[in-house]
Amino acid sequence: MARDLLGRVLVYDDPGGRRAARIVEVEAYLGAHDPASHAFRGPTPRTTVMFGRPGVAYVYFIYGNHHCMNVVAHAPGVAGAVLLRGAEPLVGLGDDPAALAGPGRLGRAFGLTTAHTGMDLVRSPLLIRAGEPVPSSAVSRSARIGIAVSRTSARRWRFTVRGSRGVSR
DNA sequence: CGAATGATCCGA
DNA sequence: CGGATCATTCGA
Repeated sequence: MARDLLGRVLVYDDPGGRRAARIVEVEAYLGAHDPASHAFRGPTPRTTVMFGRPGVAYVYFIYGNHHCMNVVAHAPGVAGAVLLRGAEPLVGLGDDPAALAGPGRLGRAFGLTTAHTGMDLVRSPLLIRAGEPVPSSAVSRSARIGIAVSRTSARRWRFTVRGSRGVSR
């Protein structure tokens, strides 16, 4: 579940050193029943990864500028992924949470590209670790941002850590 | 093959 | 509020 990624730690070890950040904002995207999802119209070369094994990265390039990272996560037989939208810097990322507030900024800060798509987030230089769990009282739930469709009140699939400066605006 | 568009960000 | 900027996708 998307909400459970809050508080977990995204770590990336590469030749430049280690970078790590605490995840504070996520959004869930499904497949065939979610018009806002890249997987809505079935698998394509870009999105087949969303139909595959959970726990791997799906990084997409958008608006000619931005790389955004998802964690593939879904029940058997259906597509799904969780978009990482905001984080707080922990290691190697400076000390300004605004630099990680927003999926494009997060991707930029970690140096992510589409080449990271398919990486196993349990065993690879790019991974997600357990972190301090975020209590329900600190989690805020709302409608997803930046999408033109599927903005129904039944789909409030954006989860944020209340009060964190790593949350996008 | 051409055209439209997007899970965004920045600057004015 | 509009422009940047291009990979991906869809229609012809």
